[in-house]
Amino acid sequence: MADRITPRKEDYSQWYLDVIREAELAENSPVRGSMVIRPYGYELWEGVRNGLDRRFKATGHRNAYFPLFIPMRFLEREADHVEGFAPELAVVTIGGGKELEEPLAVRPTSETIIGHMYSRWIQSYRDLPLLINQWANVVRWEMRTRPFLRTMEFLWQEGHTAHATAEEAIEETLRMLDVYADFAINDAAIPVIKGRKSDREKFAGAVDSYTIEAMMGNGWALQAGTSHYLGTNFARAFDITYLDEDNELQYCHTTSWGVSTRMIGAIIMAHGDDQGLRLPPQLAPIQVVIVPIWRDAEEKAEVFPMVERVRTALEGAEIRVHVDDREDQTPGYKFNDWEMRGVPVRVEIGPRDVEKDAVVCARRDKPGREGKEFGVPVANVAEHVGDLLQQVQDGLLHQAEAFRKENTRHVTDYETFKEVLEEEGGFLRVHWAGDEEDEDRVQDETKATLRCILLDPPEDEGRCFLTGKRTEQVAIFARAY
RNA sequence: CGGGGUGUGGCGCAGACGGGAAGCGCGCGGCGUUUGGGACGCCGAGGUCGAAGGUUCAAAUCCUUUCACCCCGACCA
Repeated sequence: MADRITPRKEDYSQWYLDVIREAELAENSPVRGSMVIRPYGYELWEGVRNGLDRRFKATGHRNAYFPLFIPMRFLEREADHVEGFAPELAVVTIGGGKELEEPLAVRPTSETIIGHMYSRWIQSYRDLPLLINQWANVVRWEMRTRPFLRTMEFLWQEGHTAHATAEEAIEETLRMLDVYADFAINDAAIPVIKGRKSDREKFAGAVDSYTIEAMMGNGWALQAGTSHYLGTNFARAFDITYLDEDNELQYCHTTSWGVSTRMIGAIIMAHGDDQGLRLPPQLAPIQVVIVPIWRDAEEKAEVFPMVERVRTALEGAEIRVHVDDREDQTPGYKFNDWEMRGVPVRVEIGPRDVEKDAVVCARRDKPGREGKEFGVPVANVAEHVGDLLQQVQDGLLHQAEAFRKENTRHVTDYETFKEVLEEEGGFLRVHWAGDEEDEDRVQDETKATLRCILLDPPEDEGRCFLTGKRTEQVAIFARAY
């Protein structure tokens, strides 16, 4: 018998690692802090990639690729940027056995090298806007790592756009934030809060950073995507200029935005339960697993024609199906195995079902036998399972929403803030008018950080829970990964 | 970088204090019985005990050095 998943309430961190291992998503690589992504985990990432790419194309973006190595002097051209990234750079100093004239940084992000190229590509306002995305790996020499959430090397997409005006660039920044939120909610079934980062938390070199924040199963926050308005900071550093209609030289306004393999971590932690993963059907590599049940050759011969009928019907409806015909495992083992991997719907087909020309369906968003349906006629199995997948997709989102609602509390004074954080955790929604030092203080004293400032202050002004100043600004504080 | 801890078959661990034939569970291979919620029996393969040096008749165990990794903190998608 395989190791069971550790009950998560007792040790969330261990639970997370167990799920990853047992669901065959990743394993440790020989390189510290890096990870090997197994095929199943990678297929999940491909689902994320497709969902995002589709949306990028629909908003007029094109994919391109830029170099892995960045000359150090590029990074040094934007003061905040180099200061922010210097501590976590991996640098190549030897090439072909010889000391390099100039060290090359392994990209921690590509604003600089893309900025360098953009300065050559952009001459006129007719070249704008320039809307490009790159799928790539990046390296950040983190002190502490954790599979999917913070690895030294990770996969991501980074969009880099250049615009004629601040208005257009800001509009793009927020548009892509909306794209991320749409993906998170509709594909990953993770409800997210859109907000602006405080100056303390924003991207190195940005004017403003925006974020989608998600709540994990232990009440902690996870930044699941970011979108930055870079103003003319990088344009000035890299001479990204254009001639406008009046033949005057102007600096471009640029943006960048990214989502990484951390999204996989978000999916695991937002939806997973004590049986393992629960994957949203939109992204699940396998949407339906068929488990045939038989005792002997005779029964097997009866069962398999029906298995094939069902498989064909489901595939005909564009459903991603897998038939688990392993001879060496019992049905019970297979049920648990696929539940651990988070497959949204399971179809069981045995002699009893053949007799009735019907199948048993089980949905992963409901626990154990609660999610089982008996006697689903084979005649309309594709339609039924299609509906079921949609229900699981909705079910996961609704459960995550309910959980977040339960664990979000509005507080108005610091004492209650500390108390709630200590006893219940979760998101704390507050009026906020503090500065960076106030943020430091809250973090020192409570370990909670300012996750974001809500984009559209939903209501009237109130008093800052910490400083007592009147403000319209509403912020979310939480412990975060 | 500070504070803890661990290195023993593929994975998880015991053995170490008090030196005396390398063990257990899972997994893996074979055969048989099983199979509708993590099956069982029998047989079997697999380890220079992280590395180097030392003490000893004898070292996984004691001593010295060293390397690696993990956890907690500061940093971060």
